[in-house]
Amino acid sequence: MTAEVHPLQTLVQQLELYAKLPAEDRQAVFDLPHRLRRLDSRKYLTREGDLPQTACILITGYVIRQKVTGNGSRQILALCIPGDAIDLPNMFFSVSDHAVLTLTQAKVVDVPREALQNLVLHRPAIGAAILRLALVEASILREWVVNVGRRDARRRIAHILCELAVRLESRGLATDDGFELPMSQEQLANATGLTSVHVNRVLRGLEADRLIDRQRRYIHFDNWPALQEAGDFSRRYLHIVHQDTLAQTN
Amino acid sequence: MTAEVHPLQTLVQQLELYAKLPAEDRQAVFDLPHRLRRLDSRKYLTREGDLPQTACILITGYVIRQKVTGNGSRQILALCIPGDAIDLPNMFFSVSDHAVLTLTQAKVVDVPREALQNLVLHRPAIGAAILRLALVEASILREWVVNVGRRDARRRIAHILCELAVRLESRGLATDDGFELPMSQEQLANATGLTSVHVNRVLRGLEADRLIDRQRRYIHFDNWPALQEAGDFSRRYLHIVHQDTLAQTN
DNA sequence: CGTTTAATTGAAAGCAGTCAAACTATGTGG
DNA sequence: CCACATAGTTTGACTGCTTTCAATTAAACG
Repeated sequence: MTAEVHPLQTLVQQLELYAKLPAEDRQAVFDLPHRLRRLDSRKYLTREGDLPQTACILITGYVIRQKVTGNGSRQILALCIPGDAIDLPNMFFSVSDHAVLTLTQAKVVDVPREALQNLVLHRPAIGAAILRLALVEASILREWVVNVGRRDARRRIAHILCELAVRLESRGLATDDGFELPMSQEQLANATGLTSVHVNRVLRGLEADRLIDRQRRYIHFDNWPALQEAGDFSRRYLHIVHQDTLAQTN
Repeated sequence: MTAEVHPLQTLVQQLELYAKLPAEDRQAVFDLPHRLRRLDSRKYLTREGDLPQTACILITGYVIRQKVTGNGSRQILALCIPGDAIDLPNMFFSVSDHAVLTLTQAKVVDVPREALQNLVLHRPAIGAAILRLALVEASILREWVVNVGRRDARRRIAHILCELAVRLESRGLATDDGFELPMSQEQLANATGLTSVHVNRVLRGLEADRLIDRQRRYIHFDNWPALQEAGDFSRRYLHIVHQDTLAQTN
């Protein structure tokens, strides 16, 4: 029988993308007390105003951050992918400023806040990795502000498709060819500040122009360079260190 | 004659808002090698793609982060106020993903990247403070995504006015009454994803409805609760710890 | 299969953008 | 002190991208 993969393996891998960890730091992560949890689709991990007592790391599946405005419209703020420390923003605050919920079925591990905090603050390599993780997330948020603030609908959609493709591809969840978009058009609309009706029209437009091709939610890239062009996309802001196979045209 | 105020005093104060620093940590900050620099208005501190060799802390004046899209439109991503570690996002990356430039005349101190990195990684209290600083900036970015993505022009402008007022007030740069807006209507437009023409119309609208009153760039709050209401504003996401005098209606 | 959720399409309305010009404030040099 | 230049604010008319509303079609799911 095969050895069990340690649930925190995904986190260690993620950290090692951002800092070289000494063996004892790796071990310290594995030694964290933890509990595996399985969640259905559309379940809240955190609500705005909550005070989460454990820090949560996403192992499989997709999770989003979102806020709801006073008049009830939703804005998706981030897509978390496997390996992401979902509660990083909460770990050092007493109250969550946004909600976190699953987009698909998901596996997560819960770790006591303090235990993880200790590692982050007392082990420089882990601290550096976590800080970089937080800074990358902020960089992505900056690009989202640009996307929603200054790009028209077509560019917005093309841009987010590029972003998701590159991020997923860097974790082996997409190929050069395309990827399974883990959200509905409604959710895509909530991420881009548009309506689902218009998202639909734009997607069909991109399809008509042969930039993409869709079967169900699978997005196939018919013309990756043209899609990046159409989305005003450059991967610099993602700060992805390792090489991968999607064309490095930017 | 009065004792000189140490240029890094502002940074220490800022850090102490987010974590209690032991005396030797405070001293370690003061002992950082540093150089004071004066900048005119509209000068670049960092350009997108730059590799900044020093980390820069804002002492007086205002500075913004911005990005420019492929078709030339600007998006302001953040307003930095005195005490902010401007280069925090850059300190752990090799290439800057956005530009940083002065909005007004400003004084900054430059500190060698590595010296500051060492403090952050090897002194837990400083590490915690810096991490919280980064997380607050991310939280503000999330609210900006919501603002630009899901609020109409009037709410957007009202919201950003509230945000700036509260943030400035927490540093003693605004009063209950109002504050000096450190940017033109054009820049306000670039921060909110609008055009300067429309920003003007909205400002006049807010004035006509007696929510604010303006003389030049000074914004006076005629009706602070109503302005917060109009801007769908709650201060929670700012994670400001200390009490202050602006009504705590949220 | 019926039910629910998501995707698609059309027509009409509206918020914000664009273009263009006038106005105001401030500063500068003669 | 005035003439002029510059930068920012204000206003109007028109355009257009995106939303809204409403209905239809397609896919997923007991």
